[in-house]
Amino acid sequence: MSITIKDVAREANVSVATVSRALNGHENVTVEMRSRIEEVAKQLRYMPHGAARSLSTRRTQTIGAILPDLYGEFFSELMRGMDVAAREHGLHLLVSSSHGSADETAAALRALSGRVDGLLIMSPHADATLLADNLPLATPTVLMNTRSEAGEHTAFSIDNHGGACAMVEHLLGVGHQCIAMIAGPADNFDADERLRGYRDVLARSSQVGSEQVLQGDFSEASGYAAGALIARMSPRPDAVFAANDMMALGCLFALNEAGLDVPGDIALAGFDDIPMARFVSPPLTTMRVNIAELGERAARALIAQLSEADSAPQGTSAPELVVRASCATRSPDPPRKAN
Amino acid sequence: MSITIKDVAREANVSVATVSRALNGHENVTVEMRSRIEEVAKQLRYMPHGAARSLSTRRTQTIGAILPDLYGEFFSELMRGMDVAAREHGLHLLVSSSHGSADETAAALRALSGRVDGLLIMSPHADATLLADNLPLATPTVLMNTRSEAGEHTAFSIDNHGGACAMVEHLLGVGHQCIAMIAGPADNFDADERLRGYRDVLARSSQVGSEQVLQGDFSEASGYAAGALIARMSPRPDAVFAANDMMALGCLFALNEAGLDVPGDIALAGFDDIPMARFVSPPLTTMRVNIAELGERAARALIAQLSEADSAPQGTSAPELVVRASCATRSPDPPRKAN
DNA sequence: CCGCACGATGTAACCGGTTACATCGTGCGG
DNA sequence: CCGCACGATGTAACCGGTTACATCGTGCGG
Repeated sequence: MSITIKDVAREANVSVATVSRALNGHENVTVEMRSRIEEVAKQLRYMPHGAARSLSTRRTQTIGAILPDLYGEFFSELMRGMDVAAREHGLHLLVSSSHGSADETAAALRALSGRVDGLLIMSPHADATLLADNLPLATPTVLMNTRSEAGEHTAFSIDNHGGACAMVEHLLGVGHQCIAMIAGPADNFDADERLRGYRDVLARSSQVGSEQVLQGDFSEASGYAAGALIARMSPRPDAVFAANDMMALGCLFALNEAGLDVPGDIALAGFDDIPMARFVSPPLTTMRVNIAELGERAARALIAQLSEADSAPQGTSAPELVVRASCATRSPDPPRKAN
Repeated sequence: MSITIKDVAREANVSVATVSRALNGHENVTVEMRSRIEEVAKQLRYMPHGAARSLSTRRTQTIGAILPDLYGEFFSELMRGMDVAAREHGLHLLVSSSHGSADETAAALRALSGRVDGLLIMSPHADATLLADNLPLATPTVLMNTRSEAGEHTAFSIDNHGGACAMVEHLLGVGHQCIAMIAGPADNFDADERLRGYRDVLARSSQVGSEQVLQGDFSEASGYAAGALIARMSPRPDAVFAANDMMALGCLFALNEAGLDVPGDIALAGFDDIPMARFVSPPLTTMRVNIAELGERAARALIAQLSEADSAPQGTSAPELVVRASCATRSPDPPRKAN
C-alpha cells in the first residue's frame, strides 16, 4: 500500500538495515551510500511508519495529556505550557478529554497505552485506585490539580487554598466585614480548595460574623443568579468573593442591574484573572493564576522522568493577588501594551 | 517489561490468538473461555500495546491536527469542535503546532505518518507541493482556512472575504463615509481575505474616498498603536474596521485615551466576536465567527473520508454580523445568561 | 460404528521498523 | 604474499499485536 523501508531498500539495492542506518544518521555508512539512499527515499516519498518505529524502539516521542476538556481558556493555557515544554524536546502531544467522568478517564488511560511515553493527567477522578488499575505499569505520570495525595506520582497544582486565603485576607484588610462567597461546583477540587481557604480565614478571624456561601457552578449564569440573590439580602454583605472570574462577571451584571455600585456599595473579587477581568467596568480584583506555567512545569517534570527514572519533584504554583477597582478605590489598570 | 498478550496467554493456558479473540469480542469463543481470559487479563493488568495494534490493524483510531498554535481562543474553539466530532466516533486527537513555519509543518506531517488515520491541517504553508512532498500517500486530509485552492484535498474555511464585505457594507449603510482599516499580519491568509473584502466593497462603492489601511498584526498592542495614529489624523476617518477584535479593543483604548467618544466621534468594528467583545464599553460591533463549527465540520468530513474513500465536500462557514453599540447607537446587549 | 461437518482453538505469517550478530572485502604489517 | 583487523553491509530476530489457515474434537446422520 504505502511506501515502506523495503521499497527503498529494493530500489537502492541495499538491505533494509542499511537504509535504516543511513536515514537515522548512524555513523557507519559511507557518504555515497547515505546520499544515494536519501535520494531514493526522497524520490519515493518514503516516510517511516510511526507505529512500527514505536513498537521496535519502545519510544513514541509523544506525551499524552488527559484533561477534563480540551477547550476554554484554562485548558488552552495549560496546553500552551505543555506545548512549550514538549516541543523543546521534540515531543508530540496526544490529548484526550475525560469530560469529568471516571469511566472516560479509565478508557483514555487504557487507550493511550503504548501510544505515549508518559502521561500528564488532570482529572478529578484520577485517584490512586483508578490509576493503578488502568495505567500500564511503569508509565511515567504527572498529576495536575489532583485530589489524590498519594505520593506515588509526581503532582503539580495551583495553590487554590493559599490563593483564596490571600484574597479573603485582602478583603478583610481593606475593611470589609461581611464577605459572601459564591462557590464553584460541588465536586470540583479547585472549587473545594478555594472554599476551604475562605472558611479557614473566616474561622480564624475574630472580627467577622458567620460565613455566607452561595452555590455556583463556575458559569457566568450561576454568578448572575447569585448576584441577584445577594442584591436582595438584608443585611447585605459588603463584599463578594466569587470562586472564579466568570461568576464574578455574572455577579457584577446582576449587582449593576439591581442598581448597586461596585465597589461603592459592595466590593467584588474573583479568581483566575481571565483576560476579560481587566476589561470590565470596574476592572475586577482577582487572583492571577499562571496556568501555562503549571502546564509547563508539569510537562518538564514528566520529561525529566522520561530520562532519569528517579526524580519526582512536587510543586505548587502560587496565585498572585491583582488589585483592581472592583474592591478597592484605586485607579484602574492602564491597557496592557502586549500579551 | 510490560505485560503483553503472551503473558496473558501463558497464564490462562491458551494461545495468543484466543486471547486476542476473547478480548476483542469475537464470536467464536466459549463464554467460559472468554471470562477466564478476561479474569486473567484484569488480574495481570494487561492493556494492549497501542503501537503494536496499530501496526497490525493499520488503524490508529486517531486523527491528527496540525495547527499554527495550540492555544488562544481561536485554536481552543477549533479543537473543541474537532473533539466533539472525534469523540463521537471514539477517535483520539493528536495535535501538533507548526508555529507558522513551513519547515515545522513539514516535520509535523512526517512525524505523524503511521500515527494517525487522517489529518486536519491549518497552516498558511500547507500548499500543494509541501503536502505532496510530506504527506504519506493516501492519507485522508482535510484543510482548513487554507490558501491552497488545489481541489485535491477537501477544504473548509471561514468566509473571511464575505464577512469583511458585509461589515464594510454595514458601516456604509449606517452612513459612514470614510472608513479606515486596521489590517492583520501581512502573510496571514485570514487577514488578507478580510482586507480584500474591505477593498472590494470600497472599490465598487462610489460614495467614498480612497481606502486607508493601517498595518497591524492581530495583537492588541498593534491595534492600540493604530488607534493612536487614527486619533491624530486629519481629516479623521469616521469609522474604523479592525481585522480582528483584539486590535479593535486596543484601538478602543487608544481612542478613549485621545478623548474621542466611540461611537459618537468615531465608529469602531471588529471581527471574530471574542467573548470580551460584549463586555467592553461600548460593546463592540463585530462579525461572529463560529470557529468550533468549522472544526467540527472539518473533522466530520475527515471521518467520513476515513470510511468512504470517495466523499470530498468543501465548505465555508459564513460569519454573522453582530451589531453592538460601538458603531451604531443602539442599546447594548443584555448579559448572556448562559454560554 | 464410521465419517463428516462444524465450532473452538492453535500455529505461524504478517504489519514495518531497529539492531545484534554474522559476513564480506579491503588494506596494511610482517 | 598471507593473515588479521576493521569498517561497511547483510541476515534475521524481535517489538506486540491480529488473523488466515490448519488442526482438533465432538455430535449426529446414515
